[in-house]
Amino acid sequence: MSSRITLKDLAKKLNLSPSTISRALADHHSIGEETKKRVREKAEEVGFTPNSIAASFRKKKTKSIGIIVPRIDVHFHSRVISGIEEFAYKTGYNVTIFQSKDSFVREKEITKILQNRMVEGIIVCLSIETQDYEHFKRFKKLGMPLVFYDRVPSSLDANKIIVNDFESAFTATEHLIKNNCKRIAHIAGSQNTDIFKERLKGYTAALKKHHLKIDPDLILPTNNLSYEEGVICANKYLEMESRPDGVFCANDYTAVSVIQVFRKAGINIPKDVAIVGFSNYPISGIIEPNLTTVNDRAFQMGEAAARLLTRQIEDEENYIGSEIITLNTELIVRESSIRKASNK
Amino acid sequence: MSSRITLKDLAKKLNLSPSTISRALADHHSIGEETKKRVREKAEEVGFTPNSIAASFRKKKTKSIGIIVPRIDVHFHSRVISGIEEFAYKTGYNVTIFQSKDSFVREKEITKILQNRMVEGIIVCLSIETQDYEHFKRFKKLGMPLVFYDRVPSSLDANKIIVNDFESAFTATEHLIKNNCKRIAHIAGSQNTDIFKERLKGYTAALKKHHLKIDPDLILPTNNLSYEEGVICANKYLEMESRPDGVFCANDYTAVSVIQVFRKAGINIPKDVAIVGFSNYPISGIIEPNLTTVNDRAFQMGEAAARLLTRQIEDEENYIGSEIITLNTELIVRESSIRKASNK
DNA sequence: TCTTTTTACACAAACGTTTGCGTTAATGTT
DNA sequence: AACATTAACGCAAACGTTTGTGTAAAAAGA
Repeated sequence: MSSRITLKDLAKKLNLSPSTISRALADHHSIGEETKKRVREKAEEVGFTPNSIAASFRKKKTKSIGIIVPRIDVHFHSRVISGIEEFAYKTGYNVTIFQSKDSFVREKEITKILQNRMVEGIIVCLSIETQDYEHFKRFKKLGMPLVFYDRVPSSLDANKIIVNDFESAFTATEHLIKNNCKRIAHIAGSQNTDIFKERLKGYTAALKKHHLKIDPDLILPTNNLSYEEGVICANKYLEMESRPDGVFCANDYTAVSVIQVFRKAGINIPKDVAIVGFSNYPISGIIEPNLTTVNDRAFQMGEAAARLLTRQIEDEENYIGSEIITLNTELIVRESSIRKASNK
Repeated sequence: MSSRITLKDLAKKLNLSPSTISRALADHHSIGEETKKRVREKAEEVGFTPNSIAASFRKKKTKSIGIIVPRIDVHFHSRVISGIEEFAYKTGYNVTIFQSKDSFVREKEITKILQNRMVEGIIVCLSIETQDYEHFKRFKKLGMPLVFYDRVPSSLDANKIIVNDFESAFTATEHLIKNNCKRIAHIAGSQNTDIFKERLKGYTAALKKHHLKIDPDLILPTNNLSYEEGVICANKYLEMESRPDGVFCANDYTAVSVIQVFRKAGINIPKDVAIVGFSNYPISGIIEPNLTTVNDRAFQMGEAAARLLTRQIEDEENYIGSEIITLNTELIVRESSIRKASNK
């Protein structure tokens, strides 16, 4: 209720000028040690906390960054955000989050909100609907640093943090091949999204390298890689005359549903068919058999995004608007894909 | 790089005073419709976006709220945050997040950061280490609205959003009893935390009501209800001479491990022993058999917290510092607890 | 001892908005 | 026709900090 104590008030109490107080609190060299101590003590005594809005206003620095994610409660994103927050906290930034809810219009609305100096930079993972990037181009004009992660704009020259989806999918598929799989299926994500296109490419490339036939019937597309879609795909595989003996799934949810559907049908995993997922969701370590999957390094992705963003914020002169950082994944081999036959 | 266009610049271009521009953009009644249109069009043309820091500074309103959570990549919290963000977005607030990482000192540091008018109110879930609430009392003195959720300070008079843990545990346990369980075990959370104390109380109360013996050996305490701790507890139950025929677990992770350990030991679930968890984590709907659990209403909890907080921010006169809102949970009955014997 | 440098502080402007009040012209009221 | 009301806009102060510059006294150099 009562208006808080200001730097001026503190100055009056100490018979000093506001500028001295400001500098004393900032540990400026031109203020005497004795005075600094007096100021600090009095500030503590009267409970003075500087008005950071006024400071931001004056300094033209808010020390805060914005994040736009499709949804916060998707585990992948919450881990990325955690990485961002961790890095930001250490470097004195704070993070403001918005969720686009995978809506293009909401994403645009959010960018409007963020254009007014509230944040010094933005980290974004595109909504699934987004095909047009006009609303992000404005940030470039405004000189506001921008970093995309995971779902990045293919046609836009920008900072991007991605994972080597192609190679990840390649080694995941090759892992199945090495485990004696001959007919390897793939449950694919939406082909409107680059990352899922890359995973499909990596899958086919691995088959090609090892001279395995690429059977289009074994490649099943999905919209959002949901658990339910995974069940449908699994059932399709079950009905086939010659079933696959290995399945590379573009995420863990669909992999889990394949495991469950197959098991219920009396199929032994990994003996009859080996399964590999993608993303290393918590469930992958719990489901039985434990799921082989690729660690997508979500936390590191967040850190990398925050690091790149803050560097661009602080290095105004060497401002590079289009750096692409590719993170290396790691195949976590667990029970679901190890077949004694060729366990190398 | 180039300093952005300001309201004053816009005023010059239009031969109007800054005040008129400001009011025109705010759709003030004392500005002519014709003028408003001119202003809006010119603003659009030159790409003027108001400096919200300056506005916040002048109006003394930042329209933003802060959140302190233990970790944002814990699913429960990310859902709460999602609920907060959703409500905040609709009402024009934006949210800044901090994670305490369950560290008391970091929590204190964060509260220091938040004391400087950056946010107009704070929503917090206490770190597991926090026993002393002195750092939150300062907010009361400063008149800064504060709302706790889930892990709330027991000895502090404050706004709290909680779930009726006692009743939830009671009905969960009673559900087991109705399903013909006679020896019901309980895997309990840390008894330093109120919510887990309440769940234990609800469990014992249900047993008492139905005249079942309360066997202390069946009540196993844990530190953080992790999957691994669940495995340990499950093995202890296995080794008992007279095993439980029902287990009420204080969360879903431990429930899942009990299911898996028991199944591996050849025990049929739910026929031999029925299991109930708590929180309705995604895995509860996937694990086989599907886990009966209580929906903890995380998203609604976030909404309720945000609603209460914004009301207190905007109703300065009727400021109530200690409202307690209890959300009702819902028992989601699935396979893991349904025994044909007394399936009512 | 006189000048130069350093130390330690004060002055005042500035950041970009918002808002109470004042002013003019147009409209409405008797 | 004289007055009251309203409509539409301008003036100027204010929000609380930071920072370039000015200045006095103290210390150092000659």
